[in-house]
Amino acid sequence: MEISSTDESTASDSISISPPYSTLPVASPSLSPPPPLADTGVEAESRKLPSSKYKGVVPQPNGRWGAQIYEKHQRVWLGTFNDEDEAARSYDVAARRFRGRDAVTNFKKLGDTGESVEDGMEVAFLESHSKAEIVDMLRKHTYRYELEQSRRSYRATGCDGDLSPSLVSGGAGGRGDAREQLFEKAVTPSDVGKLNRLVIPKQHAEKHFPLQGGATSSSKGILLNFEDDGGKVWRFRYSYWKSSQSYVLTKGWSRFVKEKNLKAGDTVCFQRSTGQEKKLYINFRPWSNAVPAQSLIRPVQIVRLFGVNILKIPNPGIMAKGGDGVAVGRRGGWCSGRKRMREVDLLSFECSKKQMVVGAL
DNA sequence: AACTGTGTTGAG
DNA sequence: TCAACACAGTTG
Repeated sequence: MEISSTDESTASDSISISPPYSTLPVASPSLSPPPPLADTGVEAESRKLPSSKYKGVVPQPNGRWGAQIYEKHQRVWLGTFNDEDEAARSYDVAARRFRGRDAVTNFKKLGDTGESVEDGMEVAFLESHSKAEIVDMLRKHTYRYELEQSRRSYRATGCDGDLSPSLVSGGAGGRGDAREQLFEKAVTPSDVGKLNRLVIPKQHAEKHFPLQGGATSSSKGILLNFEDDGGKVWRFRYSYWKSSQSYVLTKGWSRFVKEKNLKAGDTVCFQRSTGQEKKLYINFRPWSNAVPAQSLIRPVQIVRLFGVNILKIPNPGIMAKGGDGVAVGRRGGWCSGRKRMREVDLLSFECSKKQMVVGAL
């Protein structure tokens, strides 16, 4: 795996498929904090952020770079990036999608040199997704990955046909790969709470998502891409937290919880394609969809607190899962109310703190 | 505490 | 349209 200095999304270009899954090391903390500043310069001036040489790229206080494009008198934020170049490339992608093939960009135009097949595919890819979808990919840093996926499915489906069928991913496109179930987890209140992380049961984590020594100790972890049934790609930071001795999905997780309106008691399922690619998949099923037979058992959670096992039994009742995105006030009975929920979160947090002290690794 | 990205403004 | 700047709101 070669990831040199490259940024996340660029690196995804090279993430060829080496089992058990494709991973990307999390960008190193090589960010240059606020400009050190001229030893000689004027103090006041030294606080100014360095402007970018690229169009659509703006500096961030922490040394990173933001990308933005304007449309209809409004700014559309494209995300923040470690590399100025990556931000510039993201702007370019947005510019092409928003303003067409001839949009002014920072780097070369697509199809400039004899309309390469690759470029043609990217144009088709852009056209087959809405502006919002493209922006979403850019903000999540999954654009390169998704573009590459569509290329794969295109090749797999046979290059004779036209681009559209396989490129119009969204639906069941070329996503018929055989998958194997890795594991499932009924999410806890803290998994969908303000901790913004999902704890992966250790056994499953070590079996399916082994971390290399470096990543484990550095706690920086790696980036994993998962696809859901809608073909949407989710990128999560996956790492090991020494303090709680647990494996977790962090960055990106809260976004998933929010969009899926995930609630405590729902079950998230992890799968992996069995082919060469080893793509990862993530989906979930609402608590209310639990299979009757199992439902009697599954939701019971055992929380170990200070050496004592505490049983938690969710209240199966009224779980009007707001079909849409509307955040239904309360659902399911892990707790009787919001406040209660918070307490549970705090408790589980306390647990980990305790472990840290006692576990004294 | 750190970071993101929005609000706002003025230049081009 | 665009970037500079400040900082509120969000995430870690």
